[in-house]
Amino acid sequence: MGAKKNYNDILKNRNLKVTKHRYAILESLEKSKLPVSAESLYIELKKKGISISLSTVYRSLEALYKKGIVIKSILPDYNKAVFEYNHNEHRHHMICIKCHKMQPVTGCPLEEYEKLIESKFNFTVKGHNLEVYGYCDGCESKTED
Amino acid sequence: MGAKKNYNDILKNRNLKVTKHRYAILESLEKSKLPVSAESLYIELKKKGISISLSTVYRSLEALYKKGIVIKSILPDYNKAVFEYNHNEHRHHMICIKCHKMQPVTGCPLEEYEKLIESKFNFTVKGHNLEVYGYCDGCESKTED
DNA sequence: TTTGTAATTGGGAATGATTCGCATTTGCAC
DNA sequence: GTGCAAATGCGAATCATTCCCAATTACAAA
Repeated sequence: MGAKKNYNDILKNRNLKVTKHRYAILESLEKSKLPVSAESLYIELKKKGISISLSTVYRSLEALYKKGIVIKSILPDYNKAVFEYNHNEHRHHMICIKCHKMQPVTGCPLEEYEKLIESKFNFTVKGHNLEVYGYCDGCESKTED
Repeated sequence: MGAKKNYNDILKNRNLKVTKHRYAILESLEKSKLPVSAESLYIELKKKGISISLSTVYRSLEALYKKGIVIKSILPDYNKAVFEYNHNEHRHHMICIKCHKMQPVTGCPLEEYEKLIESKFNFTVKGHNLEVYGYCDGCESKTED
């Protein structure tokens, strides 16, 4: 991706003030391969020596989510929200039913579908959420039910 | 679908005991056009004169969900789980960002995509979750941010 | 650079959905 | 009908998330 990302501009463009916390959060999220919970992000930031409170992590993530800078999702078997940097490359995830690991998948088959919905239901599509569930490589052969 | 559904068989086939509560829950869910929260289902059952505790509603819904009889989902802006009868006809939903109304859409564009993921990642697909976000007919023209 | 003000933050308390513990009841196989 | 595991009720506990409010900070304008 070439040079260092300019989080300052990303924040300013959306009317969010630039703070060291938000900067650190964006940096962390962008580096992370997998979506993270507010709490694990909090712990990670603490480990890096950043002084921050859990409330701030929640508030920042929510603000970033509202602005579309990060993606938020909640899995039905893991009752907390996870966040990831919105790369705008439209990735979806494979989620393992056993170990809850989320792996990104690029490529999205939904453009046509969205158009269909718009014209059929008079619904203005702004986005979508797609997750594929199953057993990951490691959990494949274990028992179930 | 013609005659009255036999919830007894559905439950027995999945090793769940048949109780009047589960029966009533399935009946309610199947009739409902929209996904409902545990609490609103609880209130609805009470109104019908059924004596049940909220814990039982939660426990039953969870059991039904684990067996694939109902579908559970959690929306990132409405932080509680909603449940719907699994009609096995694979419907997805349009969710309004403003009023949170969920409307079902039949038709699913994902068969090919799942095959692709299976072969590419050695991931055994068991299902998926797709929700389309946007503004519904009624909320269409209101302001945003 | 300094100042004013609204946005942000810390930290702890409050909230609210969901789960748990345990005594009681119920479904159902035998 | 009996026995036992599963299901239930009800209240307490849990846990993620939000809220409150005083202190701090970002940054626009002077």
